[in-house]
Amino acid sequence: MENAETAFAKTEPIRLRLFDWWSRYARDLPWRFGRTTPWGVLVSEVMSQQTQMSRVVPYWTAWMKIWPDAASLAAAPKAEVITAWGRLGYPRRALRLQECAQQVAGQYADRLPRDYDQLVALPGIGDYTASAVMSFAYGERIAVIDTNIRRVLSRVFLGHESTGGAASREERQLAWQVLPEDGGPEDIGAEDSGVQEDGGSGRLGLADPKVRLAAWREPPSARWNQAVMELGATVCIARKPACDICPLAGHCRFLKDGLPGLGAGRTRPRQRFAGTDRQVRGAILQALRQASGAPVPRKDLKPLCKDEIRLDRCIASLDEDGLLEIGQDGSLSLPR
DNA sequence: CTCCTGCTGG
DNA sequence: CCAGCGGGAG
Repeated sequence: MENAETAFAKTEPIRLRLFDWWSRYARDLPWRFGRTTPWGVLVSEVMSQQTQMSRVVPYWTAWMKIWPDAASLAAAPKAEVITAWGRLGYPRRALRLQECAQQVAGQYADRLPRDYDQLVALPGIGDYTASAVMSFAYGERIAVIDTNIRRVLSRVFLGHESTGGAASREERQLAWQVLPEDGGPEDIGAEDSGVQEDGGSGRLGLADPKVRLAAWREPPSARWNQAVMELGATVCIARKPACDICPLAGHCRFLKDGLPGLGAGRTRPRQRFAGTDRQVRGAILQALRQASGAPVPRKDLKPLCKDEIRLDRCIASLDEDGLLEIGQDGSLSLPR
């Protein structure tokens, strides 16, 4: 693609501006800047799938205090895992994360693999999460592709909105094309920098407020990935990008061209939520959490959903997902 | 109404 | 490739 050809030449001034912006405005999230283990990074990524990071922070902090590593999570009762997931949403993620923990504990001696293919083979870990762990936790040079990065790169370098659906081959090519090279003499590598190794007893996920950005140095590719994503999350947002405060405003082809088709080509339309099975499923699960693991008679759930057919369908789907158990008497409870 | 660091099974 | 999956905040 001819655009990617010229894209890399434009990256240096963009990188300088973006890194400066990152050093000033990066959110001080507790799993950033070398304050947690690769496992802690993975937990943060899974929790952040389709969920705002600001909502994730308290859940992540509590979770990592209870289960600081894969082995401890692997041994936990499911009911406790589902309860600790709280109202983060998509609770199947919690069970997959525990399955993931069991595989990491059992197959990899409680050390998260530093290998994309091994990561992406784990439950609940797709291309994005595997790439994010490789980049953010291990400092490996790999293009991270999520909706934010796709939107930002497409706007800045191609001048148009990213397409809906899965990432195209061109989008992946662009992400690799503009990804900074690592390994320069001033680039502190993963080995001797703070890019963390597993097993440190002092970094079990509780953020040390004294550890600041200034003491942390990651490879340029990892910083690039995080900074592009951060820009997409806080400035270069989908509908109303804040171009007036954007550090890349002077280098953005999309802005120069007058924001053509702003908001078009977006991802697939969101599903409605009110009155859907998802809402009912959430209400059922919340009721079971509040029962503290004790069985709940089915009739007690009737107020949650007037439609009995829907209620039964949701109970059945939660059962299939392994998110609840149905007793002999038909009562419901969180699984063991 | 919109959006949000996706992943999985059909 | 598509539908389904939570919930909160703007």
